Amino acid sequence: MDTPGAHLEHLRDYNESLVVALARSRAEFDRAGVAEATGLTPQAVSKVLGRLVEHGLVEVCGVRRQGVGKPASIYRLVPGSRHAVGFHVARRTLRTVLTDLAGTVLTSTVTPLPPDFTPGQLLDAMREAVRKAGVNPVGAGIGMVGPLDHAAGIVRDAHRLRHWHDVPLRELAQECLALPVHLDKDVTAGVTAEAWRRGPAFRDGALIMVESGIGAGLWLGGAAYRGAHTNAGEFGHTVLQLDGPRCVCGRSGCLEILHDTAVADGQLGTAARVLATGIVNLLQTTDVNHVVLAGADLLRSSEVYETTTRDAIPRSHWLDVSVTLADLGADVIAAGAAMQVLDAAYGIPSKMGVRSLFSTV
Amino acid sequence: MDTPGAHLEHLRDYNESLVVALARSRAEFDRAGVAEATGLTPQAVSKVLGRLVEHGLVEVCGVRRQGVGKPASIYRLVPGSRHAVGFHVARRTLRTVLTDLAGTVLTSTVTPLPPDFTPGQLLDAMREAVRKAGVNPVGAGIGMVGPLDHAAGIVRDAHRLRHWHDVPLRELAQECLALPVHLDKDVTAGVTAEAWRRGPAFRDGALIMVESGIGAGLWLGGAAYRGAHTNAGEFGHTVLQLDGPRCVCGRSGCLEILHDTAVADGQLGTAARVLATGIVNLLQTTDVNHVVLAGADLLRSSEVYETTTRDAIPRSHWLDVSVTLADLGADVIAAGAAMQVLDAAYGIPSKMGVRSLFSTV
DNA sequence: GGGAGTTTAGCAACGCTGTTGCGTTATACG
DNA sequence: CGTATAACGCAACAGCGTTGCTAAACTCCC
Repeated sequence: MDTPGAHLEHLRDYNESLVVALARSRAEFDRAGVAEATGLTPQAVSKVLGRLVEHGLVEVCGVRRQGVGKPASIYRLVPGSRHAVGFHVARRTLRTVLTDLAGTVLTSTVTPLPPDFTPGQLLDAMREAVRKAGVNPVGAGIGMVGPLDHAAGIVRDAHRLRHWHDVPLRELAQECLALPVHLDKDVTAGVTAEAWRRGPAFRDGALIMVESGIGAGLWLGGAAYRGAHTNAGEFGHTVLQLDGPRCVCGRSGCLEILHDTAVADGQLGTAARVLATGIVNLLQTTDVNHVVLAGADLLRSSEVYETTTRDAIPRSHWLDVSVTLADLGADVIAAGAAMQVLDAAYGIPSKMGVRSLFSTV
Repeated sequence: MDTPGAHLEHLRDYNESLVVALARSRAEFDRAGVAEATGLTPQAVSKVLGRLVEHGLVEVCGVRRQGVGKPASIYRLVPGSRHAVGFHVARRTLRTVLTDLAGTVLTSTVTPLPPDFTPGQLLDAMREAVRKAGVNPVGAGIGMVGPLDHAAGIVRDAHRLRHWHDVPLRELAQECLALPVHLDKDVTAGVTAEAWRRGPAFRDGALIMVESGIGAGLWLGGAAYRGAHTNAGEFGHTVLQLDGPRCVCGRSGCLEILHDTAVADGQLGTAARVLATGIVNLLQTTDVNHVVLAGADLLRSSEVYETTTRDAIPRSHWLDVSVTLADLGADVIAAGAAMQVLDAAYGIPSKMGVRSLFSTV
């Protein structure tokens, strides 16, 4: 099947996802509000809400008296009705996060991983972590350093891990955990978390991550963007200085080598300016209007990076870019991985392209 | 209405668009082929085809005897059933292209524009060009240098044109021509043309344009990508040399100034290497797997640019990038603008996100 | 206190979508 | 000429959102 045709059930799923997304973004809501926000008739919304209540995703939580007339029923999401597990696989640790349907982090644990751990060792740690969570999640998401193939679920060559060449991790984990599994680059999972937190206004954004390497997670047109080989966002290896020092990637004058050299020399201002130049290059290329700064190495000196970046971005009456710090802390990757699972099951992006149904080309 | 709900008619439109897209990519097709490609039942395909035949978009063109059994009806697109007009607004000329439903360029004309032409003068030229075309097109597309706002249809500050600040060109043209009008950056229109020509395999690509400025049109995830302010693809103004010469954009060491300086010095090899480095940077950021080289200044020395670019791109067993020359010639922008109009009316992207109905996140 | 007015909810019928069942049609083959 | 085969297409169907209308619940006001 090349391009899938649409059936009635997809229409239903789409509208249900729409309402779940709305429920997630509002503490409480009523039938009329959903009808107005979606363009569906109140009666159609009743049917959708009826199905969601039946499945336990949504519940009635009261009535609203707004003066004259019959009071409207008020609904709200039931966050505890569904759970998802998110993993952040780092070089020496496995971070496991359990989130509810709203994307709230319920528990967060860190398990040490053996040096140069094997796929088998990782899977054991994951199984144990899921067991400890004590609930039956709808799926598990894995955020990991690349390169990897998101669509195929294969880890290509995890940076600085010897046993990880062309490992079909998604399939292995799916079997081991008996759950649907999503595999993605850490930065992409991270930007997903940020996008969830910000809501629909966050249509085009980049999460800049400085933490043993420099990369970006891209959220373009309202969805995670990974590129043809799940390799988008490798802007740490873009050249900023044609005759610069040799980088590990083989080229010269990459952002990463320039930045790290400056940091090693104690010139934090220079490092921040280099990164800021790279970010402006990224903006010139992708024209995102949200930049989120993240990563342990960056957040350690967040103020310098934030102000330097802000100052470097050109502005005009029609160009506005927000620069903020990621505020989900160390959980951001794992939490984002869990949200990707929820998106796949209950999110709009999974059911229908994010450039949505009626957007003009 | 925040996020639109889905109704039955959208489902119908989506499936019809799907079949039209299929018809465009195959010279001839039958019911069974469409059913297999879309996952719809043959009976459903019959209904869709019946509607398309009724509207004249598709016709029966014979039968296929494949041995025993009743022969299958063979269908084909009726290219002449719909037309679209595409404009390429350059600094001194207006190029007008008339295409049919298949995207084939039927006529192409060039009208001189007065120096420093005004919006009124451009509109007059457009109206005259549409009149000469002699058909009733479904709409008109305009490809123009930025910056501009695609969504609002406003030209922000057309580069080197004095009378073009915050001009609501789409609205003006819509009134003047009595047609639906699309306004877009020239490079984005160009990459649309290339994507149409290549078909669905062209999911992630960039059209690199060197012609009085250096820019890229981006096609990401199967759709044109413009960014938050229709400003994506300005990679001519990304920094490649931190301490390089001052560029018109205010920064130092931009790709464009480095490239143009090398060209002015007669060092074409250096210029090509600079551009190639910029392209590799773009690949690191966006991970597209198709690079299309275009623009008068580039195509004049296409071989140097093409081989230099190919050599600069790193490869591995899982990374493959095609580098080709745009072969639509000078019509590429205007033709792409026309195709955007057709996409809006009969294309899948307009009806449903391109990351289609069932793609996983 | 009770009727009028207002707002929300929801049943029932409807139109339209793709689907299913099955008879019809057109061909090849023996 | 009868049979098997393959595609077609009418008719009935299930499921979607919509429409029409009635019921319910509340406030307001006489």
